[in-house]
Parts: sequence; structure tokens; C-alpha cells
Amino acid sequence: MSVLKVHNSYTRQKEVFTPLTPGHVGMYVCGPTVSGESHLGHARPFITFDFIYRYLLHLGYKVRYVRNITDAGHFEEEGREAEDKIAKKATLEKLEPMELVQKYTNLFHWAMRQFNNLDPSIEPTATGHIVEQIGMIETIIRDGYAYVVNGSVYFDVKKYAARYPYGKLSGRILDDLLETTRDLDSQDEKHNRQDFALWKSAPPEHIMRWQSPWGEGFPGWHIECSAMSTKYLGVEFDIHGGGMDLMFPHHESEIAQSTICNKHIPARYWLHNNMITINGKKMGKSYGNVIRLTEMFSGNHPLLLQAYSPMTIRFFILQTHYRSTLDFSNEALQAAEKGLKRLWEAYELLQKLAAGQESSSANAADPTLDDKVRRQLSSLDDFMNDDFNTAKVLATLFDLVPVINSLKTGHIAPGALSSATISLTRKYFTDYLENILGLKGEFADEDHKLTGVVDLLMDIRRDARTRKDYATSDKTRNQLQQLGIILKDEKDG
RNA sequence: GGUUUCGUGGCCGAGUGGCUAGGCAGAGGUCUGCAAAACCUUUUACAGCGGUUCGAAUCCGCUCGAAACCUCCA
Repeated sequence: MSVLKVHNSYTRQKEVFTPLTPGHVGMYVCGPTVSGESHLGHARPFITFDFIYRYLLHLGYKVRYVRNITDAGHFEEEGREAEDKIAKKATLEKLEPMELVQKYTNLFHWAMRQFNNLDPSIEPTATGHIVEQIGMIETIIRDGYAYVVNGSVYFDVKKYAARYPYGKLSGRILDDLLETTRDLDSQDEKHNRQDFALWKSAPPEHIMRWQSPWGEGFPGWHIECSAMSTKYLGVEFDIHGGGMDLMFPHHESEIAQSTICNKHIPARYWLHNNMITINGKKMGKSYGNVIRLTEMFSGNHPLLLQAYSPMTIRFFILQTHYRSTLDFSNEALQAAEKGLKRLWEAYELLQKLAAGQESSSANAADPTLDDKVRRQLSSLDDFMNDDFNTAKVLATLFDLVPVINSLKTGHIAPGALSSATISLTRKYFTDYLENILGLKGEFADEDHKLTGVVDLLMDIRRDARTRKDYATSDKTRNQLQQLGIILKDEKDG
């Protein structure tokens, strides 16, 4: 069997994955900023690192998966801005940032459950780790790589770059950055434009603030991830993940901070998922083209022709490699919906074959086919090992759909495949569809409730058909169809 | 302007030197009272121009086009 290889953004190469501690994997993924509602673009990293997490578990690793909640920073409620901050209002009238944080954290967790994402092992919050962040900043100042100005602390990128390879992850060259920065902003407290904030002094209207050695303020945008990853995964860990848009400056800054504090680049493998685009443009607040997840699920958005279920979206994302951009369109989502349905129905059929319908024979009557199926099944591991090529995995599973369906219809004779191969197919489908790709059937609960009623109507229709009363049978079928229940006549009823 | 990446058929998307990717849509057929589903068969590709090679969608160069990052951003 092949070994797992991952594309490491840091080296820009596909590398064999070797964990620092045999049998264990430490993985840190940048989580959401809970100052607003998650949109379709946010779904990508969390689904991507969910199947990566699931696959590592499948390989038998003990994984500590840390995904933070960014709940500190610049918070304001949409449409409710400046006047609120100059606070003369009563406490209950005022914007309470923690209330917003709670609301959007809850929504985020709800969305993650809809997508069937596994919970991370630890989900630390930035506000819960102010002490650790201050500690790191103090270390950086002591080592001379940060300076204090008016209660704010900035990281000295130029000094850092003199000794360490700044810009390696994002392919940036500091000199170029410096040169494009000739326009000296006189009000800027930074010595150089590239310097980034470790701690920001809070102006009076800023509603989130903590005490620090440099006065009241709040942490910079990059230090939280360094502090929390160090605390829970150590000075060096295996995988750091996130969206490609975070490479610079966020991850580059993390590397700089951790290198000073821990004398180590924090992670060995840097994995980045690509963006979801809409009409070729990245989905983002500043582009005004976001479709929120709640809107995706309800279909309530001008750009949406219909609602798309969480599993359709998950499948849509899985159909492309995580490092490629993925363009949203109704057509593509609809195709994903139908494709998933076809795949899932074949999977359910396969489960039913488990109930003993297949005439199991120890030897395959069609060794060529039997062999082909086995080869395809084992190739699934190779594709997943090749930098998590879920697109290939799904294509291979689709190749097996006609085989499964033909076992049912008899196009492939019973016994063509050995019982061992059928069992193996079942095992691989369960492993891959449910455990690794994290897909699930969507209507199980409703089905349960409706089963009795539907059975009754099917009985009536069957009687009508026996009498050749097709008017009644068609009417029954059509009305059921209007309710979204599709009947399929098969030879046996 | 700099950095990085990409340009595949009607749509979405794998594939990195020789072997039908796959899904959706379209066409024909089998089955069925009809329909649907399923199964079988099948049409439309590798931005352009050069180069390397026995052979290139795949490597190299140029041209054109697109995106992400360089400011908070998954």
C-alpha cells in the first residue's frame, strides 16, 4: 500500500507525511471569526480539514485536532456602528460583544453539525488565552523583536528578516515589500509598514479590552494562533491548516512569532485549501457576493435557484481537489445533488444486498470483473494517500455504481462476484462514504415517520394496478410525486 | 507593479510524457401498461504560437486571458 503524501505549502512540494511522534498527529486549523454569520466560502476549510482529520483517524493515528474560535478583535454588529460605541447607554442597550460572539459561535457549531463535521479535539477561544498571548508578546519584546509605541506592540519584521527567512511560506521577498512602501504614513506608529501588531492599544470606543503590561488593549490578529497552537500542540507539531488567503500575512506572522518564542517553525506541514469562487471571484464580504450557509440551506437568496442541502454542498466540495478553486453555480450544485443521490442510492442498495439477497459464492463466476472491482477498491487508498484526492475517490466509487445496480437487476449474474468481494465492497463504501468523506443519508428521520402512510398508499396503488385501473394508480403516484415521494416500479413490485 | 496559481468538452471538474477519469446535461437502445429509475451504447476537450521528444493536455519558452495574496478575509 502506498504511503500518505501531502502537498506542503511551505516547501511547495508533495512530501511523505511522517508524524513527529509515531502514531500521533497534532493538527491546528485556523477557525472562524465569530463576528458574523458563516458563508459558503467558510464551509470549505472546515469540510476539507474534516476529511483530512477523518482520514488520519482512519489510518489509525491518534489525532489531536485543534481549531480555534477567534472571538477577540474588532467587533461590531452590522448596521449598528459608531454611535453605539461612544457609550452613554445602559448596559443592556449597549452592544455586548460576548453576546454576539455567543450567537455566531452557536450558529457556526450548528452549521458544522449540518455538514457532519466531527468536533475538533480542542476548540480554544482567543479570549480564553489572553494570558498566554501576553506571555508570548513579552518574550518577543525581551528578545528584541518587538517594540512598544503608545501602548501598542509591533513585531519588527525587518529585524526578524535579517536572521530568519521571512516570506518563505508566501513567497514574498521583504525587500520588495519594503520598496513598495516608500510612502511613509506619518501617523503610523509602525517603524515599517510590514510590521504587524502583537497588541493594540484600545481607543476609548473600543468595546473589547483587556489589561496588559502596556495598558488596556486587545491582542493582534496573529498572536492567538501562535499562543494556542503552542499551548495545546507544543513548539513543533505536524499539520497547520487553513485557507490559502491566510498564508500572508497570518501564517507568515505566526511563523515569525513562534520562531522567536519557541525557536521553531511551528508546523512541519502547511496545508491550504483553495477558495470557493462565485462567477470567478472569491466569495467574501468585501466583494459583496457572499451566500450565507443559512441561505444555502433554505434557498433564500437571489442567486439561488433552489435550496441546497448540507450534504449536497459537502459532496460538491469533495468532488474537486481541495487545492483547486471551486466555482459556485446553480448548475454545478444541481449536478452535485443528482450525483450524490445516485451514489447514495447505490450505497443503500449495497447495504440491502448485505441482508442476504445476493447468492454468495466463495468463488467468483466472473474472475475478471471480480479482480477489477478489487483493484478499484484498493486504488481508493492510493488516491486518498495522494494528497487527499477526494475527486478521484468519488470517481472510482462512481465506477462501481453500475456494478452494484447490476447485481440488483440481474444484469450481472448472481455469483459473478465472490461473496468476499461483495463484503469488501461494502466495507470500502462504508469506510469511504461515511467514515472518511463524512457523507450521510439525509432523510432518515422523515422517512421513518412517513413510512406507514406511504406503505398504505403503495398498497392501494398496487391493487389498482392489479385491476389494471391505471387511472387510479397514476393518480396516486403523481400526487405522491408532488409531495416529493417518487415511486419506482420494479419487476417484483 | 510584486508574489503565487491557473486556463480541459454544453456545465462542473480529475489527470503531469504514451493507457476511456468521473458527475450533470444531450442522443440512441433495453426493460416497463405509461412514466421514472436502472442497465448498455454514444456525441462535444485539453487558450494560442513555437520548441524538446519516437510520442505532450502533461516538460520548456513566448503571447493572450483569469484568479488569489500584497489591507480584515476560509
